Amino acid sequence: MYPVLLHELHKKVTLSAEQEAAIVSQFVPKKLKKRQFLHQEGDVTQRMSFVEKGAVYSYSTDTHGAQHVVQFGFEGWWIGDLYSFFTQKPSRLNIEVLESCEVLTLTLESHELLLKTIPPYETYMRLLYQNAYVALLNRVENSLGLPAEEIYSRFMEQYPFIFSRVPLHLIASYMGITPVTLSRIRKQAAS
Amino acid sequence: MYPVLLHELHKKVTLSAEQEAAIVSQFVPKKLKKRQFLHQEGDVTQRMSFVEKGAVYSYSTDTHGAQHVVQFGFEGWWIGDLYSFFTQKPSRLNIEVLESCEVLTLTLESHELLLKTIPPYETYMRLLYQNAYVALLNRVENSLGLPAEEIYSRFMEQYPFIFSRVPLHLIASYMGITPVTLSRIRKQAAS
DNA sequence: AAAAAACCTTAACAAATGATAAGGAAATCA
DNA sequence: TGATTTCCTTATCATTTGTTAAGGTTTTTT
Repeated sequence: MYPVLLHELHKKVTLSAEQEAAIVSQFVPKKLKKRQFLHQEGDVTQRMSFVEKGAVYSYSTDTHGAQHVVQFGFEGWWIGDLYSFFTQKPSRLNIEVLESCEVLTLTLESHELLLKTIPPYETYMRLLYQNAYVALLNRVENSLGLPAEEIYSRFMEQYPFIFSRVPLHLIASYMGITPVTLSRIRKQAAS
Repeated sequence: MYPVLLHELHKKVTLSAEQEAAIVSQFVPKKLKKRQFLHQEGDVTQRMSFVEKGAVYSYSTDTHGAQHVVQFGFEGWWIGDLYSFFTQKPSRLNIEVLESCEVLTLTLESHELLLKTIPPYETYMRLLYQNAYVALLNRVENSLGLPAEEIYSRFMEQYPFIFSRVPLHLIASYMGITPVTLSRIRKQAAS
């Protein structure tokens, strides 16, 4: 049951069988098909989601109606609007399914219960955020202030597998460039 | 002693007098003057630093010799290369003093000791990373893929005080634009 | 106080990127 | 299967942003 979640937990902490069961029992699974929404902007984030299978992405819509991809989520990744989840304020993000999914969802109450009662769960969360922060800073360093071609080549190097699972125009948006620019760059890079 | 550090700790967790003393005892203070370096690229990050007083900034140098400001650090903020600190691999960042500083430094051994022995310290760290992640994602959303003018106005709104403490060319670099572009934008904005 | 360095702005020009539109391929749907 | 939608590329033109260089102010150093 939930092999991907268990694998992720065990990569960071050691758990007794009881602790493992207590954690798993708090997750509620949910199946979603391509193009369904896991979350819509304006709603308060009730649940964080762990992607057990499939792929999703989140995006925001700016004042001119343009969409900006914020993050992707594949097996073993968490997805959700942390800001909205912890503050219980309305979210500006949409989360849409790219490949039919099984996600495991967790409410704020469940999260806080686990933090209080299962010390290794808190350790897992600390390491999760710590790694997420380092990865995100890496994203900033590999995109902000660099020419589009450089952003592309660094992304290619780091996440080659994403190209086979995500449409190019979403990758372009994630990089902060237009699909047309991405196309131009790829043409150059191929020669 | 270390009023800023204590204030930051108490904002997130409650500590007994003994716990507080145990935490504080692990920090080693260090005074630095303007333009001194807290850290140089190529070195392994031996210590994370908490800014008790003053201001610093970190930057990386790309393959063409261009510098990119990665983050600023003011009173109450942490500064350092988390990646290098936790992996003990050489860092690509430089950290330079903007305003004469008192920083409180912590080794990886001290950090791990506190995590093991003082549960609220781990909670503090979890919340610290959690908030840092949310703030950083906010930075990404407020810069990546937006026109320079939009990046500027959002930055202005969020961190107005930084303009009075940091040279504009460093702010431009932080935003991922050139000083010349920033100057142009400010001229427009003033009219 | 004088000299040097750092910082900011401006102008002119070059380069990169965005916007729009069109065509065709690929994937999805009925 | 045939129709529809989504996706990617390409071309053209407009706009934004970068580059370089110069001048002047402010700050720092001697």
